[in-house]
Amino acid sequence: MPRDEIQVSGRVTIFDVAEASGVSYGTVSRVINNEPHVRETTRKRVMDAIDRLGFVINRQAQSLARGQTHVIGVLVPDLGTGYIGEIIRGIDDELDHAGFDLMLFTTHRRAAKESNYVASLVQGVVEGLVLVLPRNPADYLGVLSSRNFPHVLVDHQGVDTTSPAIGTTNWQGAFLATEHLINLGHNHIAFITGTMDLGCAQDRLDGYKAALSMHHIPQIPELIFEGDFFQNSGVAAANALLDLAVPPSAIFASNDVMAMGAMDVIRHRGLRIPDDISIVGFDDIPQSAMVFPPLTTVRQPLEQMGRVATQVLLAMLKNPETKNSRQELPTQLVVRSSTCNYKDRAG
Amino acid sequence: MPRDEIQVSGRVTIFDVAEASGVSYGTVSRVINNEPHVRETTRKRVMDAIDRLGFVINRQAQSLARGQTHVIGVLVPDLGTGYIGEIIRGIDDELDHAGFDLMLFTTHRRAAKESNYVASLVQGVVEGLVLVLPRNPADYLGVLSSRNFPHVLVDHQGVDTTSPAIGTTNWQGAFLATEHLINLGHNHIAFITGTMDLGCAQDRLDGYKAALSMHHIPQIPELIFEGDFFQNSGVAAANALLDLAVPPSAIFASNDVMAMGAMDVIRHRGLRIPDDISIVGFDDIPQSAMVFPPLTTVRQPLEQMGRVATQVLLAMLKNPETKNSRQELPTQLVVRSSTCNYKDRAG
DNA sequence: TCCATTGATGTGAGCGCTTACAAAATGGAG
DNA sequence: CTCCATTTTGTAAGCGCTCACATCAATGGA
Repeated sequence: MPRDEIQVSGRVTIFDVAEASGVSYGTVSRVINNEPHVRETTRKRVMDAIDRLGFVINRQAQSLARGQTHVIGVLVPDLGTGYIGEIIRGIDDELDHAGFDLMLFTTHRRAAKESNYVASLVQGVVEGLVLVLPRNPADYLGVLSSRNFPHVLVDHQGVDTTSPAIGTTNWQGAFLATEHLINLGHNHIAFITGTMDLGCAQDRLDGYKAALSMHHIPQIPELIFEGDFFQNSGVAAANALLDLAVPPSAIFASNDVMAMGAMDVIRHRGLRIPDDISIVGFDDIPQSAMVFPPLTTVRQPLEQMGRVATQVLLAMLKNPETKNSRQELPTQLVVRSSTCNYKDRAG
Repeated sequence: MPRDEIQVSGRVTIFDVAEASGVSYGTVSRVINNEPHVRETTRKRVMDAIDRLGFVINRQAQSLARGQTHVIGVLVPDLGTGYIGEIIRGIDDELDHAGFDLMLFTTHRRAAKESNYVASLVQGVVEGLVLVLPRNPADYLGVLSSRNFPHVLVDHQGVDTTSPAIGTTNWQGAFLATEHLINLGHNHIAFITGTMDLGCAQDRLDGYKAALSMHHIPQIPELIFEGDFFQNSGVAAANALLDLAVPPSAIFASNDVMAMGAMDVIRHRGLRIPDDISIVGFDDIPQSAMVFPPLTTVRQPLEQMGRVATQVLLAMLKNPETKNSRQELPTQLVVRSSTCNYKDRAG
């Protein structure tokens, strides 16, 4: 009687298929897995039964028996800005090609959760872990490494040295952006840093400084404002910078979000971008092209990062001996309309 | 010798723990699951062994034995804009509280994949499905419903009538926004529609029309431009609208992204927002507050939608008899700086 | 002191699948 | 027709866990 219910929740097993097609369950398994030694007629008969019964394999059981889940965990802080969404797009796509599923874990910036997740995920359902923008990696990277659990970091070149990691050429990007400003004739260029405990923030600052000294422009401490990657710190920075006795003619922010914060302030003060002051960001998040004026920024190949990270992880899974790879993907200066020649400025 | 490898991949089983603590595997299972009938001293002994051995339960096996996975699938088209990120935030948080994991599936707007996923996911690892902004639900909603597979739609009030769904009061939001413009003295208000095969697009258009007729303002067909929710259609719309013999004094776009496209055009034509023309969007995506000028828009309670959808799904899981619930969450007009009084306009 | 309870623990079977390995069927060659 | 080498198919065991049931220990009342 509960014939109908058979459909309800994966109740159709290989045994049912076996019975329906008059073969043993072993043969059904062979058919499912496309193994060679099955007579063509038999294969067809089994296939028919599968269709007829609506059989779908139970991945749990398969995973248990095989000892592998084909699920990769992705640990991200948040999904708000689209920044991480882009990275996930790359991860997801690559995973899809490889026949893996993606389990998403968000920490919402609650550090405790990061460690929690990692600790309990490590064994069981997830075969590998992509850690995007990890905040407190020190807590668990040790565990991961010592247990030899496959994982890869994205966009974090911090203290840790042992884990494979995918980053971008932050230094170079910052250098290029600063040089762009210099080439436009600016020589009083402010810089808004990111959260300085992050390696990328440090690198960007260094790139800025390097470009300055390369062009024999003195570093002025007052022009460097410590931000935290959030919009509000861009606001605070711009306010402070604009209040300077000699305000900068250009501001380079360590990310787009802070740059947008700064743009707000500038406009509220009745100044024009880029006429009165040029602005450069970093990241090239989707909305950077949409703001007004479209933001000149340094593009990070977000999707690409996710893609490469996944490839590295998958390679490790396939061959545990794979050397830890730490890669830096190239950043790229995207010139839009928030920067202009110093001599053109209206003020 | 491979003592070390025991750590490598979840090799520590309840049997190891049982042996190490001198009890039976059944007792270990009891301890793990916090079941009552275990002597306190025994429980402690087992716990110690668990810690010592670094035992972590194998969810696959547990799922298989229990017949439930505690994994919910979330099917989304993309993660680009942050719009969906917000929804996921709500889903994720709610799932987290309930002890469920979240498996993410993206279709990247490839319709075929949607059906694929749904077909094979239905059985096996995922216990329920949250379908966010489904594009071609007709393909598989039938399967889902007939198999009685727990699922809920988010932000799609289309043709289908049988599945539980969470939406927002699109009509009302559009009505309010239009009325806002009318109250500001505008009576030549353009409207950019969304993809008209989506229920929400239809509702928004209806809300716009209703507000107009409520205030005895004639509907002018030329002022209604059919868009597709992408930025480019906002650009096209604005161009067409501005070329009209009598261009509108205000434009209401069916989503923020199109509104931004329109803003671009307006500025490129040397017009000012809102002085020359007012703009209203819909959604209140994160970047809407960041553009210049900050966009007046209709807020959809994105995170809340995810949250409610998840609650509904979880309720269905707990009690399969749960009545299909279709809810509409309230939208809210967010007045920022892209709209102003008609009489104040400069032009 | 003895038995009935109740609480604590051990055991067997089974979740749905894979994966050896064994058994049976097939098909040339001799 | 045999016989042996190949396919092809069947079967047992096991992946790591849960759950129902059986068993055993401890307790308290008569």
